[in-house]
Amino acid sequence: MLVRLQNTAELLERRLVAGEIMSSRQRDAMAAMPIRTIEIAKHHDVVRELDQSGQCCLLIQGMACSSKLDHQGRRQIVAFHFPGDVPDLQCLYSKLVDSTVSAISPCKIGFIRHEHLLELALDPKVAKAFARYLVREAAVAREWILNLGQRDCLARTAHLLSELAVRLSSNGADGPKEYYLPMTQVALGDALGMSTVHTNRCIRELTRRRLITWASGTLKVLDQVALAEVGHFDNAYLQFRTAG
Amino acid sequence: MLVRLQNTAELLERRLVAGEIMSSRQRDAMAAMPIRTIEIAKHHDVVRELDQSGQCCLLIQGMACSSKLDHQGRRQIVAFHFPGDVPDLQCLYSKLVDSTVSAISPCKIGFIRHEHLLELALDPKVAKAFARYLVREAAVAREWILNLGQRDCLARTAHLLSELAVRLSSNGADGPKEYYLPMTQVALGDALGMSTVHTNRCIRELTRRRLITWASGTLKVLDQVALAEVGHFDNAYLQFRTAG
DNA sequence: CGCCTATTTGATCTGATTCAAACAATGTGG
DNA sequence: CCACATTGTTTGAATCAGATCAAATAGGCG
Repeated sequence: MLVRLQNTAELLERRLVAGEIMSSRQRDAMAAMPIRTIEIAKHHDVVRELDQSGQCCLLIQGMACSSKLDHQGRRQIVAFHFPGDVPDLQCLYSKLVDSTVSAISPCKIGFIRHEHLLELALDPKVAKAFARYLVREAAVAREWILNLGQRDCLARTAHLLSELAVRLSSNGADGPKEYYLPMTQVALGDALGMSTVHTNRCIRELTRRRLITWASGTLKVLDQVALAEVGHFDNAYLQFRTAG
Repeated sequence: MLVRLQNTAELLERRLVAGEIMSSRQRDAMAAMPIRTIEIAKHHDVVRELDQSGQCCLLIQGMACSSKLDHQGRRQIVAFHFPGDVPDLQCLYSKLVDSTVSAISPCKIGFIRHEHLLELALDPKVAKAFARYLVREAAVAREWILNLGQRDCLARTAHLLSELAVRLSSNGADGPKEYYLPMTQVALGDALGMSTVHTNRCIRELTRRRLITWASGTLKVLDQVALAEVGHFDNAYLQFRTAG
């Protein structure tokens, strides 16, 4: 299926080139990029033909993650992705593919050929926007390292949920404090580097303290401030200011 | 002190724009960039006037790290830097400064104004090289997450030492298996998310198994293969292939 | 030589893992 | 539309890896 979705271009503009004003010519070029879309079932990998095939994938619908496997087969999730994200933008610049992108919920994915993105990136403004996207991803990764390295499990859990809440609300989700988060506790544990059992106990504890509820894929943040406090969450690292 | 070092340009070309062939005109432009150099004592921060001052720092000599502080004051090191690295290249693209760069050993640092780097980056080839540098840093960060999240302390230690050994040998250091690594076990612990005491015990264990020796700032890797095995280290994520 | 910083060792304690099993929810085919 | 299968959540009990506390030892350096 090969389509030219108007709203795909909108997605790209809101997230990938966020912060740069594009000329209408560029906007047209972006809308004209051929995008092959596919649907991927829950828990399935985005088929990694792309490594060789010279495409990047744009998450159009659903929730996805990037993960790496320990040689014992233990999975570590290193990033979560929401609509508008380009989980493998890095492969535009290096053949190095070090993580696998998988669907957490049923996903709609669009493939864009590198040549089209690279042509857009001939404009230094767009190139900067791409770099800025990579920089933000890296900032999230560094905070993730801090979270895994220094915080106890309850704080770690609260921190990640705080981050997801912030990212989802900028995403224009359901309401101010209620987020559709179609992930399992197993996935949360894989992201937090914690056993599933203990992940569950931490969630239960946060629930007991009336900071959140989480059922059937919906996270309600009852007390965002208190949750952030438990997780020592400071959203500065997500704040996204354009360089002078 | 304002200098135009020939070997600074060489450093930049070998690391930052690695893999891209530069025209002699560009090479000249790079050599002509005014670079203000300073010396920084062990354990001191690279003064972060740069945040506002529109400069990136190039590590010319010594060893440095990027770290973040937990709100309780616990330090998590998120990256190590060696000569040729530009620890804060990200601030070229975003004012977001989320980590602090500190000297682990006495360092010589060069400051380069953003305008000069941005002018180089007008060439899509250079822009790509910069992006590739960010991508590689991000790949290291993701592996770091895997290390903290999934591996036990002994493996974690062995993995980091393996990574440092690989990075240092590509750096053309002393010899094939002997690396000048002027860091303390405290710093190593801060990078590994482990207590200093336990970091020491892991190093002792690696020493007991005759995989390494480490004294007075010199790491000797006695059995690189066995060390990599203990750390489940696969250097694929450091392999750095240019995208088609 | 003596101070300061770094490493090393021992003993104790605890947060988190693992194992085991029940329970709830969701989806599927007859 | 219900029975069954599958996947995900919840709880308890035992165990252990690693943290913490305390203190001795060893190196560098002024």
